[in-house]
Amino acid sequence: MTGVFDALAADRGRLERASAAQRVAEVLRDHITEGRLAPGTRLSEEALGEALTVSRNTLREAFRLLADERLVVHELNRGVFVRILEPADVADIYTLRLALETAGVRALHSAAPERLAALRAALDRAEAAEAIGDWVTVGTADLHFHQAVAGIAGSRRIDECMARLMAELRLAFAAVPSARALHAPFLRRNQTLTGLLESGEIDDAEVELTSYLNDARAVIVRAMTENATTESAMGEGATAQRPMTDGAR
Amino acid sequence: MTGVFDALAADRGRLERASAAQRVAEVLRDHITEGRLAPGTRLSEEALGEALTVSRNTLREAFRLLADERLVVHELNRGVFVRILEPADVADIYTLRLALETAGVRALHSAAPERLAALRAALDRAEAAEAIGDWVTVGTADLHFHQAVAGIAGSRRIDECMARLMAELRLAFAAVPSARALHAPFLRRNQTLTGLLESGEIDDAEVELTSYLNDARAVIVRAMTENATTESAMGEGATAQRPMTDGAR
DNA sequence: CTTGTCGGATTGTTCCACAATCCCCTAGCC
DNA sequence: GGCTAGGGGATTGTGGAACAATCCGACAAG
Repeated sequence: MTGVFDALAADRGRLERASAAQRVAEVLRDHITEGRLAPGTRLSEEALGEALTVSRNTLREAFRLLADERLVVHELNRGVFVRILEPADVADIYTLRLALETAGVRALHSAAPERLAALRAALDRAEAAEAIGDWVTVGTADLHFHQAVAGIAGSRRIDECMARLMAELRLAFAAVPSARALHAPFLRRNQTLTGLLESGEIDDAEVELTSYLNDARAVIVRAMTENATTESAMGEGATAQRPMTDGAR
Repeated sequence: MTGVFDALAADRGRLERASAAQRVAEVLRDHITEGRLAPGTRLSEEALGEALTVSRNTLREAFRLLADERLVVHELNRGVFVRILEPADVADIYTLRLALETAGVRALHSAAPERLAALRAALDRAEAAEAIGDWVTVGTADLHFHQAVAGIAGSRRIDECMARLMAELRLAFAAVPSARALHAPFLRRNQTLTGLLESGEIDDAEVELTSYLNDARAVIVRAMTENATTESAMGEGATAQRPMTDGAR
């Protein structure tokens, strides 16, 4: 008889109202990941607070939420800035991605069926978006696909970790001009990988995944460096903000 | 010539003054990880603010920092509570640990030498502490050892991820009565693992690591459940979900 | 025993004030 | 001329108070 209540409890999170800080963070997150707030931009407490009609305290709380997600960096007595993702960051992200997604692949045989279904679903969404040339949506679906790969492991913390990485990757995507050039080559390989997973070929899947991620990393890093040089050649020397210290702990 | 400056830059974080919120968070973190603040206790803004002589604003910011580290949980309109780690959490933590430490082992051949040295150093510290029966220090050194294992990968994000996990694990350690029973059996296996790594036997090391972590997880989960049942049998069957109202002195 | 309602207590949010800090700009020095 | 040292302005860090929103327990009514 408790089954009904358990099912409801699973949706419990949905009805918890969002605090003002969370709503503010959501707005800022959208602006950042969609490139409307350029990396390096300083987010003034006063200006933003006025624009969004929230107090500085609330705004500062929103900043901390975004700092969690690594979308902004906070420098003491200087303020918060939209994160500037450097090629080294992207390389690092892919190192962690490889570890997490590999964990997913390796857990394949003990995975819940719906985890595999999520994989195929994300893949379908990506291809539907490709068909109509909506490359931004393709990028989103691609991220969801890889989140699903890591999700095979069925670990809440792995899921959270991947979600963070994907949020960071959006920053990289926003810094690359052509979304199509970025995603098109990898759609087919997503297909390949899914096939291997659905037929249970763990070892082959792991090999494909490794080479996939290495290739993707190289593509993005190259796109970023090219883009960076052309940008700095055009002027706009947006003083590369230092890659932060994280002196928190 | 930049070598000197790079070395200095590495220590840059050390001289950045800590904000009041960071100092408050540090105090609370120590109390929590050392078990002086029992899991489930509610951290009242007013009471704590008065005790530490900081304003609610600053205290709330410290709470956010601790929530980042998963040492406390924040419930809207209810306040923050010292995190209650459940057996399922521990199991989940070990799933992620396995992924991260495996990534370290696999990167062995392309690792910087000092990463391996850190491994041996942590091991030595653990054994020195064991010799004098200081099992709390043994636990700390053990955490550092495993952080070093994952650190072989040389990824900043993997390091941060592990640091978070280790902070969470401290919560589990604090919930287990006998630190000795917890750590003693695994010191020798740390030795074994280090030997395999130092001689470059990646595959064997990975096998040993996997079995090691599975065993450790089982030990901790069992210790936690046993402890929980004896505790609830001793009175106050707080449903393990909802922490008791107060209890903060 | 369940349901509605009330009141106290705590958090969420805003607003204001002031100190601490950073950054740029200018003046002065060698 | 280039470099160093202050000065002034702007912004963040922190404290404090007030009010609204919300939760929780207790009590009353059906």
